[in-house]
Amino acid sequence: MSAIKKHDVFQAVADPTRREILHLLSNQNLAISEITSHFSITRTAVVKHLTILSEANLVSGKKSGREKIYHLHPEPLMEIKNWVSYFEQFWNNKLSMLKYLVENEEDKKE
Amino acid sequence: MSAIKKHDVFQAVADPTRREILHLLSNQNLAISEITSHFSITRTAVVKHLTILSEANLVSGKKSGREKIYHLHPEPLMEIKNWVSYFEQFWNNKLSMLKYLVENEEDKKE
DNA sequence: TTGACATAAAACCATTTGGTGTTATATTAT
DNA sequence: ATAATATAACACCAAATGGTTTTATGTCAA
Repeated sequence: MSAIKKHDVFQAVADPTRREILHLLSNQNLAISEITSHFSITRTAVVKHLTILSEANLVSGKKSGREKIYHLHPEPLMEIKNWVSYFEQFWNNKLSMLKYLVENEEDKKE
Repeated sequence: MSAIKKHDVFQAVADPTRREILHLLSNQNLAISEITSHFSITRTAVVKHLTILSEANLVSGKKSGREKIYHLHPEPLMEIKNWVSYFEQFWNNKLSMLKYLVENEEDKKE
């Protein structure tokens, strides 16, 4: 159980092409060729991106005749949302600029 | 102007060590050696991570005597937050399971 | 059944990544 | 002055990344 995940969601989303693929799949399920037609890279390259997205459980493909239809599973993105939300306190309150200045004073002392 | 950014914020945050560095710096400003003491990697490796984080404008270092103190700039994380928030619609409403099932039916037909 | 289409699998390649070790330079404390 | 500390600047390395081309294999439509 609990297989070693080779690609986590942060890494999966680090590549702009993969982010665009996720966006495409948010509108409709698409076959590999249909996804490829949106980019200037080869189908093989697209398949590799899809494999990485699959390993992060962000998409899954289902064979349908001679096509393989991919669809989105956005749930793992929650991990990113939660991670980022921790840092919101540092820009979300009015005291952040004061905090910044105080910290800089500390820098000068040490 | 508008220099070519070698590392964007998505890529900067893709590495677990770099995420941990950001977390450390959210508590207090730290010198390179202090950051290094939290990990089992060499200082040289930590410096490379800090360089990548700097290029993404997530941290900046300020020389103070013989030390270089790094501090956090969480603002660029907003880009990630905004990107992820688009996908919230797909898990945030009660209809997502129905939507999922309908899409699967469509897969069977095509 | 035969050609066109869609995917799969494999070998290959250049660059980046995440790390190492070594050497040099600047600063601090004794 | 000198030793210890903190960083900087290199050169180096194995593995991963993001891409390619080539060669199959399965499926559909005429």
